[in-house]
Amino acid sequence: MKFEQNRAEERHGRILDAALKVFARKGYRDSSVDDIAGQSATSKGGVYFHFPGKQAIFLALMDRAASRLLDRVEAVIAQESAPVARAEAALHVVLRTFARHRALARLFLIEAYGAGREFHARLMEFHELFIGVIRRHLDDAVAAGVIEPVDTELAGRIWFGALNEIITYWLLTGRPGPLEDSYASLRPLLFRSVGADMPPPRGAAGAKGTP
Amino acid sequence: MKFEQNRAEERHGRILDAALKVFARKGYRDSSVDDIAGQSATSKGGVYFHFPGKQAIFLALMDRAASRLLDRVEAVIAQESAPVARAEAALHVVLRTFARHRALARLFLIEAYGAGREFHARLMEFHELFIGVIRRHLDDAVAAGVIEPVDTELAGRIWFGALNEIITYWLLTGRPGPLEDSYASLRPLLFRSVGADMPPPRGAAGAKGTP
DNA sequence: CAAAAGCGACCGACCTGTCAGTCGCTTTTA
DNA sequence: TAAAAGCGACTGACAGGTCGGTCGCTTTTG
Repeated sequence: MKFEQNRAEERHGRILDAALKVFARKGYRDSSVDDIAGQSATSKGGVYFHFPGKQAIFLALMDRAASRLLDRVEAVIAQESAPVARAEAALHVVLRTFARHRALARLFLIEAYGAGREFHARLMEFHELFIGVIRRHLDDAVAAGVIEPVDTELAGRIWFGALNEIITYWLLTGRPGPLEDSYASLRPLLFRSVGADMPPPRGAAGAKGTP
Repeated sequence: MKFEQNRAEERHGRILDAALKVFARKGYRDSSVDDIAGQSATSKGGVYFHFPGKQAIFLALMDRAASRLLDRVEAVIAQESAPVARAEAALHVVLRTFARHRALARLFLIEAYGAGREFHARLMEFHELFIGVIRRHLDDAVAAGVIEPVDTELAGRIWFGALNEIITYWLLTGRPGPLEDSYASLRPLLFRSVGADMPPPRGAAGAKGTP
């Protein structure tokens, strides 16, 4: 029984891996279930044994990818204690992960729009999820008096949107070469927007810059 | 001959209007040329007489919409003299225009991604166009010493991305009810990001707000 | 051997782009 | 000015092709 489960799970995962590759290369609409079957070294029937349809594959893929990404985010956040540093770490790991996994980035930032109306609601949920993470730590920072009391939901949305645009531009044009280079110049702009003059790279909480 | 030309132009425009409606309602991929023909009260053949194909209709639509939007932007910019006020005016008119024309917003911010790879390059050109407008006025502001010397291209991209996320969220969820309500809280965040403490609503350059 | 898993030919729905032909306005002709 | 000829604009049936999903059959598993 465990063997069966493992086997089934392994196949399930292999189909998702294949789907990610195919979707990232051809886009959702231009990918056929046959493509996915081929890429996963199975057959169309096999795919339909594990998933009820093409949409379901895409949704499952988004769910899996989002939960993995969120896990990473939570992991690096746990290593920081100051709220601002946590928000910064969350931001940084998202940028880094997408930089290392273009296919993932394509899926979330581009293909999800073209996959049809049905996915838009889900996509927005994911946006809200990440905005929520940022927001929560900004709230903490406000409570700690490290940054000014701003509309943290809006600020989170702005940060997310900024990242989104930068990564999307990078995905579609390849510029800047190493995506993470953006972060150094991005950081002061974002933090200034919430009134944190310029936090030190790590650890210690706010040092007011006003003389 | 003149009659025919007017007639042809009128038809051309009517097809574009219809296409905007249809694309906004059903998305690019789920819209058929027959849909557009029906909505524009012509026939499929008629559509193909004026445009070489579905793609071309979408591209023409983007071009027309972008140039109209840019015209509006330039118009309001011309009414301001201070660079910061101009950047602000540009931002505001884009927000306002999209708020008033959901279909247009859908086209640029959502459907363009799903319309296929061929459109991505063009879409990025449009992004760059608007980012360029913002950037230019931020450059002026830096030159005038009104804001701090920041990476204005990145700042423009951040502003654009922030707007993008806010409008997209509004498009897909309907929140906040009146989109323009966001602007009041958005403004200070964006301007603080480039080191302009908090410019007064109109005209005069930076007045320090610190008590 | 029975059930689970996998296979791939096939079906039906749909959609883009084509094309031979029609219609109505304009220009030419007498 | 009235008929004839010409032409751009338009029509809709149809060809050609794609693709999601199905189903009967085979292989694997325990």
